[in-house]
Amino acid sequence: MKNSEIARIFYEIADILEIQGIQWKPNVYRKAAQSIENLSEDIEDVYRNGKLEDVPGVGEHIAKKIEEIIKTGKLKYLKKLKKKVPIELEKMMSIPAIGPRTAKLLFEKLKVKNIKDLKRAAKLHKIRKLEGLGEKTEREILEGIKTLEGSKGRFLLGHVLPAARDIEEEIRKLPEVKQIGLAGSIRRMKETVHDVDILVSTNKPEKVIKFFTTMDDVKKVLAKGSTKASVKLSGGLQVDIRVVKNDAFGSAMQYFTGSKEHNIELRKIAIKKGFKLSEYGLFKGRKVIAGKKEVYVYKKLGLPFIEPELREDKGEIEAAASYKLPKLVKDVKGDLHVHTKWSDGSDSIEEIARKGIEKGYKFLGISDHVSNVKITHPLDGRRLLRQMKEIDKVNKKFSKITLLKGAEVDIDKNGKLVLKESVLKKLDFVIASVHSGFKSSETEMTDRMVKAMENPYVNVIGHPTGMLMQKRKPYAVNFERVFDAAKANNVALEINAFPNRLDLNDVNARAAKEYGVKLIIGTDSHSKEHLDFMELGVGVARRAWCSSRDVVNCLSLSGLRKWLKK
DNA sequence: GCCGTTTTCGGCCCGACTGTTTTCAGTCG
Repeated sequence: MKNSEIARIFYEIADILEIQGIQWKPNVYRKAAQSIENLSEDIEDVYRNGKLEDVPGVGEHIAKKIEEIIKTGKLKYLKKLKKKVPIELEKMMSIPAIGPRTAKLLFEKLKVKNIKDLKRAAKLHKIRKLEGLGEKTEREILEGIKTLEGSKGRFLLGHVLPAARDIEEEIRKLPEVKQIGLAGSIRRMKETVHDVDILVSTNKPEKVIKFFTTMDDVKKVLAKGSTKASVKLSGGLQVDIRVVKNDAFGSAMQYFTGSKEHNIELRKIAIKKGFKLSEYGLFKGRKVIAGKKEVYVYKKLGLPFIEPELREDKGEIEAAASYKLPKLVKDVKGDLHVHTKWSDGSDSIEEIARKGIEKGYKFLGISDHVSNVKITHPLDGRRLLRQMKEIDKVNKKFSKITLLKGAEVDIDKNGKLVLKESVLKKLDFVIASVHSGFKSSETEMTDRMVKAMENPYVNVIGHPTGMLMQKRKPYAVNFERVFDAAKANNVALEINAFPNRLDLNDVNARAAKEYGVKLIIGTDSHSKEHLDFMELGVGVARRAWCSSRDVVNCLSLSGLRKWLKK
C-alpha cells in the first residue's frame, strides 16, 4: 500500500466527517493525510519500525487505522462512514458552489450522489427549489460540470506565465498602481496552475478593479467587489485580482502566495507568539507590527525569508526556524538539451548560438536526436560527424559562448544506445533517453535505464520518467535503483524544462537530490525561443530545494568539461 | 482526534464575496 493511497483514504474520511458537521476531526484527518503524502519514507517501513506516531498528525487512533489498512488493505471505519454518506464527495466538491453543506443538502433532498445525478437534477431545475439555493447557483453548477467535462481546469505554468506577465504589465501602467506582483501558485512556480493571482496596492481600488474587469480579453466577470475581483479570459483561464493599501502589500503578498498549508502553519506560529496574521498585516492586538514587506512578516515571526517555491509546508518552516534553508539555485550558465534543424528543431546552430549569447550563457550543448524513430529526422553516425564540423565552424565565429558537441541518443528495448561506440566517444556529452517501449514493466524499464547509465559515454538521462502532463503517465521505474546507478556512474538526471514535461518533477527531483544524485536542467529546445523555458526548469529545481551545487549546468565551462570526463 | 517554551484539557486559520437572505451561511482561496 502506497503512501498516497493511504493518504487518499484519510482525505475521504475528512470529507465525510465534514459533511456530518463534525468539528475539528476533519482537520486532523486531513493533516495526517497530508503528512503521510509528504513522507519521504515508505509508510509501511515506518509502521514496521513502530514509528507511526512520530509522523506529525498521527496519534494513537490514526496509527491503529494505518495498521489496519496495511494489514487488511481496507478500513472498516471508512466503510461504515460511506454507508452513512454514500456520496462521491471529492468529485462533487470540485464543482463550484458545492461544498460539504450543499453536497449534504443535495443528497438528503434530491438523492444526488455523484456528478451524473447532479447534472440531471440541475437540468430538471430541481436545485433552484432547494432552500438557500437559487437559479444562479443552479446555472453555476451546470457550467461547472461543463468545465469539468471539458478540461481538468489546470493550465501549464509555461503557457500561463507569459499571459500573466502581460496582464501584470498592463495593469502596472495605470498611474494609480503603487505596487503590483504575481502571487499564488504561479509565484511558487507550480507545474500547473488553475488560476492567476495578481496583487496590487493602490489608494484607488475602484479604478484598478474597473480596468481589470474590462480588459480586452475578459470573457466573463465572475466576481467583483471593492477589494477583489475574478474574471475568466477567453482562453478559459481564471484571473483573480486583489487590491490592498500600500502598507499591507507585503503581508498581502505573503498571504496570497500561499500555499494554504504554509500559511496555516505561519498563522499558528503567530498565535503562539500572541499575534494575529492576515493579509492586512501581522497584528499585536490592534497594532500592525509588520505588513509593508513580506520579509518583515517572516522576521517578526522569528524566521528568515522563505523563498516562494518552498512554501508548501514540506519542512520549510522547520528548516527556516533552524536556519537550515538551502540557498536555492538561481541562474544556470548554459543548456545542454537543444535540438536544431539537423534533426527536428527549427533553427540553425548559429541562430541557437546567438540566442544563447543573448541569454548570457557561457556554453550550449547541441544534442540532436539519434534514434530509430524516424519522425524526428534523427542523425546517424555519419551526419553526426558532419554536424560536429559545423559546430567547430560556428565556435570560431563566437568568443562569448562555447558550443559543445552532443546528442540525445535513444535507449533501445534492451538498454543499449542506438549509436556505436566509435561515434559516441567523439562527442563532448551524451544524453540517453527512452523514446520507445513505454509500456515496459517496472523491472524492464529500470534495467534499461541502469544499463544505459553503465555505458561509460552517457552523462545524462533525459526526461527520466517520460511523463507528459495531462497526457501520458510516467513510465514505471524503480527510483532507488535509478538513483543508485546515477550516483555510481556519475550520471546526472535531467529536469526537462519543456512546459508539458517538467520531468523530473519537484518531488522526484528532491528525492534525487537528497539521495546525492546530480541534476541537470535542460530545455529540450526545438527552436531558439524555447531556450527561455529554462526558468521553468529552474523553478522545479528550486521547488526541489536544489542549490547550484546540485545542478550540473551551474558549473563553469571548465568545471562542466571536467565533470563530463567523469 | 491530535497536541502542548502558557496547557494532559481545551483549544484547533482568517476574511471577502455571493446568493438568497432581511442579518447570514456557505463557499472559496
